[in-house]
Amino acid sequence: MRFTPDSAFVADVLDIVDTIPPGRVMTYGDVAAALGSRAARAVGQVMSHYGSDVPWWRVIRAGGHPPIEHEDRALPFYLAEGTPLVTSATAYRIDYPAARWSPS
DNA sequence: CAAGTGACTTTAT
DNA sequence: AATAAAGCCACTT
Repeated sequence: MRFTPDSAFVADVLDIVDTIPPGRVMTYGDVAAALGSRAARAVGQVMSHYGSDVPWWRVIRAGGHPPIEHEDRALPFYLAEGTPLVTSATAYRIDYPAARWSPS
């Protein structure tokens, strides 16, 4: 049960994610909103299957956390791109208010 | 058309 | 801060 790569939804999501510049991020909900939809979960599924071809680490959750189970792999990218982060003793989160970006 | 599946979001414990 | 529950959307069976 996987998303069809021919779906317009998939193409749009990948296109938007690919548009996010380094050092900036968007939440799943924002990406969905950019598509005129609220399918945050659907966006997550697209990333899960086709995220390999786009900067998936620039798409995070509402609380400023990277995709579940992938936060450790995403951290190096943030450090390298200078993405606003709020580090903690045991974890970290994105400084969403400062890093948030929307297509113009 | 109905049911199941998520890299989600929000609100309430 | 961590969990739980309910709501939502696109897609597959």
